[in-house]
Amino acid sequence: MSGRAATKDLVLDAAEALFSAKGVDGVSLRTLTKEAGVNLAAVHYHFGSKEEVVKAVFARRIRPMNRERLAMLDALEDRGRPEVEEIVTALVAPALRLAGDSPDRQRFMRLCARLYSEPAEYLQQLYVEEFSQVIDRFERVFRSALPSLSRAEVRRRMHFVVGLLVHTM
Amino acid sequence: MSGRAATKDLVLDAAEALFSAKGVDGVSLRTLTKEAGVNLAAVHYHFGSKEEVVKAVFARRIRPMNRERLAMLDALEDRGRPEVEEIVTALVAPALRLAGDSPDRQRFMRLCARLYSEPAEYLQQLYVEEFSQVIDRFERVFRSALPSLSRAEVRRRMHFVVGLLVHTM
DNA sequence: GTAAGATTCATACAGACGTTTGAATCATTA
DNA sequence: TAATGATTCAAACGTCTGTATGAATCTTAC
Repeated sequence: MSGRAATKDLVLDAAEALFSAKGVDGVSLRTLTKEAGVNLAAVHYHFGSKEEVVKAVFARRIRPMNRERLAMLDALEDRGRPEVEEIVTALVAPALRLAGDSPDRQRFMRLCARLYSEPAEYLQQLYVEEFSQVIDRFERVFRSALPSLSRAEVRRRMHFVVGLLVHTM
Repeated sequence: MSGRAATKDLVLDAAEALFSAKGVDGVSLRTLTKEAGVNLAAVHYHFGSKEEVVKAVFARRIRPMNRERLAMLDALEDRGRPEVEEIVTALVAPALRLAGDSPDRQRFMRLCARLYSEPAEYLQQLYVEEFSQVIDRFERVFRSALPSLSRAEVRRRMHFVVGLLVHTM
């Protein structure tokens, strides 16, 4: 049991580093597993395919960020009706924290930028899985804080904020 | 003779479009030549290798820009001792023009950004070939316009300007 | 119109790729 | 300690890749 998690993380760490440096297509599974110090077949035992490795690299960083967003929203709603500015902060702050300090996080952001500018089909399903819950929740909270706005207008403004966020990162 | 240039340009056009969209590694020569409507072997007949195609895509856009830079410098020097600001303009303006208007130029800039963030070894020789003459020339002109500065300081300031330029593009 | 050269074409090659497999090894529990 | 399941391993699979080749076709010049 202890070895499983270790091998998975060895693969993910090497994948994040190599994918950021040479691009997903520029790194073969043989290079990747050699760098990680694990057997070639370990990738398919633990992940199933190369695409799933990419997804896992992405999800490992994105999931905690979205959990933090929802937790901040929970905390706000526990204290009563949240202000719009507070909701925006709950949306933006965890993302800035993700992009923030350490060198490997900056490396990860470069990988994100690459995946963003070159969107693979197999990643779109991941986007939906990882973000749809967050988007729905924020849309609901924004609407109850801004009852005068139509659903479409709320969505438009959320897209604007997220677009700005992605661009600055 | 008419067919040669046509085939070469068909390959370069398709390469620029596909490389920008899917990355160099994401496009096979079979995909590329099918999209261009030419035979697979045409790539090696006209270019020699896939790497040479990448270089040619790059050079086709970069070369005219650098020729324009040198031409502007020539024009300046014909009218006497150029001002520093004029020299900077000769360095910057052609680059901004390259990045400028049409959609395919913006596509090309995205390709540049990708190649810049993922520097392949075989491209560095190209950078030297395409830019060294321009760099040397500008360094000379800058030094004669700023005789009080050391060579190292001139180089440092040129690097700063170019870095700023690349970043804004 | 024919010879010579330039260009295209279908096809083949060797190597790298992602993936699969089945046996070997390890860990766990009874 | 024996047995069961989880994990690792070396080896192989078929496919796709960049590259090479030689014959076929087209251009050009005499």
